Amino acid sequence: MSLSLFDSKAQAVRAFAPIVPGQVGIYLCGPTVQGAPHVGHLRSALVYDQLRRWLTVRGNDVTLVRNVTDIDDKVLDNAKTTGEQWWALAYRYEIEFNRAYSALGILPPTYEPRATAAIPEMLEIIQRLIDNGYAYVAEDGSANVYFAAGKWAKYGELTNQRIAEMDVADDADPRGKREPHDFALWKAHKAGEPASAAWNTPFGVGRPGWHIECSAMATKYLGAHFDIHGGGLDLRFPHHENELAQSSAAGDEFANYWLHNGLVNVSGTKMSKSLGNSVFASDLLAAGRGIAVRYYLGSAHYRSVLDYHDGVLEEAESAVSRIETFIERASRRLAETKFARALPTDLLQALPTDFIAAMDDDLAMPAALATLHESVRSGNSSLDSEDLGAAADALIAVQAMTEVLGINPASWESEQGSQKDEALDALVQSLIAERDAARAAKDFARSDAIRDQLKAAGIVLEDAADGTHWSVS
RNA sequence: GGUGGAGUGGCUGAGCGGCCCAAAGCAACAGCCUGCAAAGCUGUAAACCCACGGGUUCAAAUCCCGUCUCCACCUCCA
Repeated sequence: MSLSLFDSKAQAVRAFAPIVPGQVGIYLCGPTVQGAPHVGHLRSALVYDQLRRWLTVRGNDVTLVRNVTDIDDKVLDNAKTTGEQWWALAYRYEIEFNRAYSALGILPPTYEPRATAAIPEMLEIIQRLIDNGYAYVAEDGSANVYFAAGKWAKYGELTNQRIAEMDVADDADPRGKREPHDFALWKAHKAGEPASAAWNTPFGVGRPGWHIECSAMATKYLGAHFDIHGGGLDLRFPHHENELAQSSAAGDEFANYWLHNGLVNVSGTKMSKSLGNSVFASDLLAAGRGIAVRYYLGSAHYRSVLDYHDGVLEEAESAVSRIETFIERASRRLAETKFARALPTDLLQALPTDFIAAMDDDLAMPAALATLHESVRSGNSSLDSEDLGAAADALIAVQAMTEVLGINPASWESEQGSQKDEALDALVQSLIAERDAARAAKDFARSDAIRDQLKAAGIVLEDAADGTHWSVS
């Protein structure tokens, strides 16, 4: 059994085989940094983080390239509105995106190139396309360069469409296009646009079109033929279709597998600026812990629509804390027994076969989570019956699974928290001791008062056979 | 007009020909445990047999046909 993935281009689940065994190159369409990150951006990044982690566990050396598109119509427009330099605005949002990714435990990509740093590579592809007749300089004398979609016979192969049957956008501006479905590879500099957003080229002064930057960056870092290209479902057309067309027409083999993650709806409807229902990363992180947000966003299958509505984060929080409680409880019980074990370096050795099978099956996350929860339940059961050997097996399995999924509580403990934790623990322990004394004296009014006092401060007590434990609720 | 996806318990969400009288989570109820809780476990209830109507098959939530509803994309979009 090995990994299978749904390839959007083939519209089928295909067995995954890297071009070079043991090495996987993934290009992921990152954000256009024109605004604040929202729940959809996070889901997309998270899905590929899960894929990347799984490929790594599976023994592959993964190179993940996720770009930042830092030059674009919207970036320029928005900068005009705020009065910033466009590059300052782009960088400001880039930082915000990275903070949000990090808050969800999304590992940094191997490299994160910016579109503006790949202009020569874009021009090189455009020149190749002009040379072989698939692109032309606008006929209105501007520096616009278009891809001649109609000339590329395979145009539409990614999304199974034919040009003749496609709608033409009402607001399409001809701007020297030969055919309405031709798209811009290079956009002429317009009066009023900052000089810093214009580059000198053989066709004239201008800036990149929307799709060319991804073709350039993908092949610059991963080569003309690489394994996986990913992105949100909304990018299939036109963005990915056009990327594929221009890269293939330029003679590159390009991506072997195309992956698309499902979008996030808000209470059943599409999230859009005009509806004003956008849920931003800051909203999510204000509403729940990063680990719970990550669990929520990663709990549905990556290709299905994920609905965001009231209560989802609370539900995720409940599920996560159940897992955390088990890990704490089991670790405590097994510590200093012969059953205490460390997680093996090769996680595959510690993962249940059902979990491995689920992950291999196009990242069947709901099935993987079902296995995780089953292990938690059986582990708790083993602890109840003092079957420590079985409990230890369950603990290792649970830790390994949470590690793969990026929800291992141990990895989420705050780095700076330890000193404060120690101080707090000392304080709480003294109250617990006082409460124990009261309980021993059957002064339950006093003992309950202490428990209530702690609860009001957000600290929950649990009386177990081996003493009282506390945690932050 | 074209392309793709979805309709499963109170909610979320799997399953995609037999192991399904349908996983898992959340919520609910009961019991055990506890001084009482919390946590945990066990159990119960919960899907007019999985949108509806036909059909194929020894066998269908799963395949086929039709109908209804919903969603996405067709040059702004993760």
